[in-house]
Amino acid sequence: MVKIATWNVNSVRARAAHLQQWLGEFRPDIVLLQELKCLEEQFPRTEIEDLGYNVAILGQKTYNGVAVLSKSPIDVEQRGLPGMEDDTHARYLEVFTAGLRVASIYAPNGNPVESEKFPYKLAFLERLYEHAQGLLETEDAFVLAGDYNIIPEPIDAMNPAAWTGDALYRPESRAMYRKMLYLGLTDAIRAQHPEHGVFTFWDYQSGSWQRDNGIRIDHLLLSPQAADRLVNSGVDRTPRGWEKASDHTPAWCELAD
DNA sequence: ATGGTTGACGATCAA
Repeated sequence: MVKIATWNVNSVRARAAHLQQWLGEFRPDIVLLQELKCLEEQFPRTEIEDLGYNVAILGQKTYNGVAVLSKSPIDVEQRGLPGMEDDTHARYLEVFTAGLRVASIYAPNGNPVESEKFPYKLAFLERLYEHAQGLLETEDAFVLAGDYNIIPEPIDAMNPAAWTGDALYRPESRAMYRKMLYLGLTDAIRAQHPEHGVFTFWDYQSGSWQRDNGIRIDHLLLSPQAADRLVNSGVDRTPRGWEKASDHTPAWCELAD
């Protein structure tokens, strides 16, 4: 069994203690991190390696940044999305580890939608879609997971009406997510939790966590060969309740060997 | 109701 988790930590340096505690308690085999907000040399590598993880990092000063932690050796396959070589944002890291192809993804937020940020978001998602198409031809088991910054359906928000017009809930964003699913990818959380109220993000403002005013924007998309092995998935709300928490909490799935 | 919070950075931007 391999346990894979994704977590937007909102600064890995500010969250290093939380990350260490959570790794020790949850014991995932593979972890995909987003929003490191630091350069590779600023990443708390030793602390993570001491817990038995190999580390691959795509860092960036102040913004973005993604990483993969794995108990198995890691081969880096892609730094950045193919076809977006001019993009300076650190948003995509694809590796091969534990017999799986795995990518840590931090899709653009896209707000405000009237700005250039929204077409940038859609362009990133289109490139991700095209890359996933190519990966499917290999018939390998793979997992494309991270902060997609997309609320797929009304049941993925406590108050969907409040998100009308937001880049996370715009029809164009949701259509891109559906395109990924129509390719044949499986939403590991949704596949096992069809109910309302499975959230991964609660805003820092307005007591969103205390009121459970959350949204589901962190996703694990599985290739057919990985989905065939899916035995369990969920969201671990525990770290979101800790003092000085990230605004996201980990989502995870387990694949049979 | 246009509030409210956090992180990195440097006197503001991104989320």
